[in-house]
Amino acid sequence: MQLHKRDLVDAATAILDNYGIADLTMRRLARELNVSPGALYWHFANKQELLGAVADRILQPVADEPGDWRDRIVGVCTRLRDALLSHTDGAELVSASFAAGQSEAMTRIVAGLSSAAADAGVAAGHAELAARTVVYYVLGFTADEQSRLQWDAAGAELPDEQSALTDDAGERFGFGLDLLINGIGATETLSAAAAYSPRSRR
Amino acid sequence: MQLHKRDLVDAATAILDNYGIADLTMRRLARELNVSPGALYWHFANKQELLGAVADRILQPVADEPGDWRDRIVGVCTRLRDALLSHTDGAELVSASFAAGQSEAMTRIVAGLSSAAADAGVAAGHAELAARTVVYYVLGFTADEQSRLQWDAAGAELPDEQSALTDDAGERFGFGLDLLINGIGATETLSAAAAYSPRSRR
DNA sequence: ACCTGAACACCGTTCAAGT
DNA sequence: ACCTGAACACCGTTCAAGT
Repeated sequence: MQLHKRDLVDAATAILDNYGIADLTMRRLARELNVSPGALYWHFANKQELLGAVADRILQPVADEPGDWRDRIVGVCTRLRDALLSHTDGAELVSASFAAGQSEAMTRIVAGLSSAAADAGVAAGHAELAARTVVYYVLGFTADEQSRLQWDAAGAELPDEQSALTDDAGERFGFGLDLLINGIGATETLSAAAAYSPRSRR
Repeated sequence: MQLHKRDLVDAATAILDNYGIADLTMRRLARELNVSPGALYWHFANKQELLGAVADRILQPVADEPGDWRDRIVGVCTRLRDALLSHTDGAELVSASFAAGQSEAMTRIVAGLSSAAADAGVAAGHAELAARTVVYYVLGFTADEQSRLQWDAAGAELPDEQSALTDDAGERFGFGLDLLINGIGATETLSAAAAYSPRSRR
């Protein structure tokens, strides 16, 4: 039967979850789908584009949040971290796709965070940078956390430390996020030059 | 004549500067040194280790800074960005080595930033996280900046915009850094609000 | 329109054997 | 101690040719 983009992304996500990003190759994916490697290039121009589609699939559950700007940032970042942690090497894959500019979902997320930063009083010319700074943090923190988690899982089974470590990671994640939110909230003091009324809405 | 680690790192850095990270392969490096690929594995256990040594070479000029904690953070981050920008794909290579835990220089830099954060009043248990948050920002910002710079350089020559764009990048970099420094400076307020983390404990 | 077959131009790593 | 030669087990991408 016919191959569709969706099938490729489904199969690619399965390989990622079961074997990790190192085994997510075009040839391996083709083998899994019982097609020749060349067939994939009818549907995607190259591997980067395919990985971008996988990233977008992983990020599907990360939707815009309601509430004030603080709630929106915390909400999006929490969901983002959860989405990354629920796929093997998820943080690494999304980081790469984000850096390569191949994830529409990340563009959407940055836009959401930008509008939150704007609501916090960050000047229009700097709101996206504030948003990207938050994203760098979430991706960096989670990639680090995930590599440790996966390394531990591969080694000896820790009797009960695991849940303690997981809890700890959540608290640590929150601390860094609060640090960033405090920085964003202090922005009026920062760009004292462009002081204007704290209007919201987007 | 005999091959030494230094020779490998020198030649690898030259390939990086002249052709970029995609061309920095073990086979290409061996060819450039007129040895067989296997020879490199006498000196380095694997490619990651070699790349870590290149990262450390790039980061050599990033030394500890004097002054109060704010000056030290700004100083280290400025020198870090400069070091990354002065080698083709420098930010990408150092990011990868940092994530893989293969750069001693990055460990040193994080330690310096941690002590600055501690001086700012960040609790001992969170100082390193604050430091890593700063590093995620510098690496993310600079990788982004560098990929745009290199893309522009490959395309049409911009008559005079280049310097304007470069200046702009410096100002933008400073803004994000100030945001983080404000967040770190506001940490006393933060720890007080630590009751914020009523997670599902177990 | 969609896919195969086969090729092109590579990779990282290992390891017996040489000096 | 240090390196060669050759192999092992792969890659991403292209493209004429088939259906």
